[in-house]
Amino acid sequence: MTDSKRTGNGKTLNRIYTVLFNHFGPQDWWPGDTPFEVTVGAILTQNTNWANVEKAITSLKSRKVLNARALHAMPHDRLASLIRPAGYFNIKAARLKNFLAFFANHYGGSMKRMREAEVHPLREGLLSVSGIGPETADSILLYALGKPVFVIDAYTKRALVRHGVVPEKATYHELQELFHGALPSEVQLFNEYHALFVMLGKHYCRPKPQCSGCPLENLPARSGRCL
DNA sequence: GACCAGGCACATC
DNA sequence: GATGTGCATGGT
Repeated sequence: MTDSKRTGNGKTLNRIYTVLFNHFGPQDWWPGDTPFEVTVGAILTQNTNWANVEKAITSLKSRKVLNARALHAMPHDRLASLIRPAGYFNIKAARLKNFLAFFANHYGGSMKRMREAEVHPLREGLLSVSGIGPETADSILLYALGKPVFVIDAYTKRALVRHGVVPEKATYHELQELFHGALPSEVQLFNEYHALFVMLGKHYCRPKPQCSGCPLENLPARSGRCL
């Protein structure tokens, strides 16, 4: 896939980025005051609207427990009740606990230490935590730790499938390799690009598409119109 | 009331 | 390996 800068994929992905950036402008993701807050948000936002996640984050902040030590010591039921607005509160409380145990055991509860780790073993470590899958792990790596890892989500895949860039059966890994091979490995670019796909998915490339006015509507044939 | 939202684990075939 | 299901609140 390293040749893709010279093939249609590289051009197409660069073109899409330019069009989306010109349409939506800089996104300045991820909302969050600290890397730890971003990490908690990454787990809480699984299959959940961000507005509901913010309520849960605010709930934790207002009680001054948005830190690894306090959350690690907190009983499950208490944590679940505080993150209730984010939905799936029992399962997410367990997932946060799983991450906090991993975080304490491997990095002494220090985001600085985690950030200093090598990307690949760190990613494998995160994926070994029950409740952290590829998207959540990569969101933590990119947005909390500043690692050049492209985040694939449902919006990204849906848009690329609809515009004929990848087949429906493309896997997470295949999509990620596509971006890694086609784009320079820059944190800021990966950050903006993923956020722009989310904007596209929210406004146009929805489950029931609203193609009129879509910024990708008039791309060349390679990406084409929404299928 | 139906649909959707910045997924993942687990069971079953 | 592919597919189905549970998890759950809150906005549109």
